[in-house]
Amino acid sequence: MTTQSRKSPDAARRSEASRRAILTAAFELVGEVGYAKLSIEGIAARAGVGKQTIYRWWPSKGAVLFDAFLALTEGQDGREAALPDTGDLEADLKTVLRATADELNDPHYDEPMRALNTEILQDPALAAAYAEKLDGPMKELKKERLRSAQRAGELSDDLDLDLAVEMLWGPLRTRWLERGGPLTHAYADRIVETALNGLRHRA
Amino acid sequence: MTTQSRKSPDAARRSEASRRAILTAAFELVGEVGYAKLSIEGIAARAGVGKQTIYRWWPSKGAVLFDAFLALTEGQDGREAALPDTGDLEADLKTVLRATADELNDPHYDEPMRALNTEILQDPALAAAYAEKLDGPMKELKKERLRSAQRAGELSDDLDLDLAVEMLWGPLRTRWLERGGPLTHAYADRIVETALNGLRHRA
DNA sequence: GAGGCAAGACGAGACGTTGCGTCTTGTCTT
DNA sequence: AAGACAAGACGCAACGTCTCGTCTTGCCTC
Repeated sequence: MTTQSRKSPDAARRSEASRRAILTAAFELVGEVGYAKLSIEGIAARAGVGKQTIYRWWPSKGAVLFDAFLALTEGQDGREAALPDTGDLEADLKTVLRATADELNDPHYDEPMRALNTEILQDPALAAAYAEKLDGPMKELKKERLRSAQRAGELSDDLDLDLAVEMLWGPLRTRWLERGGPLTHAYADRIVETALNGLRHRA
Repeated sequence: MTTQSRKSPDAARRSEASRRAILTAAFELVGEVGYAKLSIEGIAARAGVGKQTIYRWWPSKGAVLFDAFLALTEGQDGREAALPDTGDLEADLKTVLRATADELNDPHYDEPMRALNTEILQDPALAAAYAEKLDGPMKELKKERLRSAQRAGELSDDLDLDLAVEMLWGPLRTRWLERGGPLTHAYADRIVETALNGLRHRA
C-alpha cells in the first residue's frame, strides 16, 4: 500500500499553454455545436492538443467545462465584488435581478451554461464543486446584502437566508432552464415584490 | 410535393405489446444503470424488440423516457385529482409540499426523473411537451387551490399564480436537482411559511 | 551559475470497443 | 399483400487506452 495503484501526473510540469487552449476550445466549441455534439476529440483538435493531455488532467467532459467557467470568473472579479446597497432593499434587488435576467438572456453564455447545468444534474461531485466554487461565492454576496437589510430592520431576523435567496433568484433560473417564458425586467421586478410582500393577502 | 419525403408509419398497425415493453424497459433500465449509460440498444435488448421498432416510433431517447413517464401518470389519476382544501391554506400547502418532498426522496423515481430533467434541459421540444402534458396539469391543480384561497380572501387577488406556484415548489425542486440538502418536512414547512409571509419584516 | 541528464508531459494518432442510426432479411399479423 | 415486427449486419463517430518520438522542466554535477 506504499505505492498508488495509478501514478498521478506531476502538476509542476504541467503546460499552462495547453491548459488554457483546452479551456478556451471547450467553451467556444460548446457554444458553436451545442452540448450534445461536444466531444473530447473535438476539444483536443480545436485546442491543438493530444487527447491524452485532456484525459491526464480532467476526469470528465463536465469537469473541463466546469474549469472553463472557473477560469472566466477568476479572470474578472478582483474580490472587490459586492451587491449594490443603497439602503433601499427592494430597489437594489430589482437592479440585481434585472442584471441576472440580462445575463441569462445573453446568447453567448446560454449554451455553455446550459451544458454545465446538464452535467451538474448527472454528476454529484461536479454539483458539489459548482456549489462551492461558482454558486457559493455569488450566493454569499446575495446573503450579505440580505443580512445588511436585516440590520436595517427591512427583513426579519429569523429569516432563512438560503431560502430567501432561492425564492428570489430561483424563479428566474427555473424559467431560464425550462424555457418557460421571456426573462424580462418586468418579471424580475414582480419576483422581488412578490417575495418581499409574501403571497398572503393583507388588508 | 404530393408525397412525403419519408413514409410515416401506420399507427393502426402498431404493436401495443412492443410499445409497453419498450416503455417499461426504458424506465427500469435508467433506474438500474443510470442515464449516462442508458442506450437505445440496451432498451431494445431488454424489451426483446428490434431497434428499428424504437426508431420507427420515437425521435430520441428522451422522447421514449418522456412517454414512459406519461404512461405512469395515465395509469393512475382518474381525473378526480385535486389538492386538499380544508379552508386552511397554510396547512394544506404544507401537506402537499411534504408529499412532494417524500416523492422526490423516493429512490425508485429519483434516477428516472433526473434523466428526464436532463433531457428537457437540452431539448426545447421535449421541454414544451413536458410543460404541456406532465407539469401543466399538476400546475393547474396547484393554481386552482390558490384560486380557492383568493376567493376565501387568504391571498390577494392580483397575485401572479404562476409565480406563486414557482416560489412554493421551486425551492424543493431546485434543492433536489442540485442535491443541495435533505428534503425534510421541516424544510417544506419553512418554505410555505416564508412564501406566505414574505421576506419583509413586519412589526 | 552553466551544462547535462533523466523523468515525464507533450502532440499525434493507432487501436479495440461501444453505441449510433440505417438498412436488409425473413416472419408474422391484420 | 402491405406493413410492422425481431434480429442483426453495416459503416460511422467518439470513446478511453496505448504507443510513438519530441520537447520541456527540474535537479544534479561541476
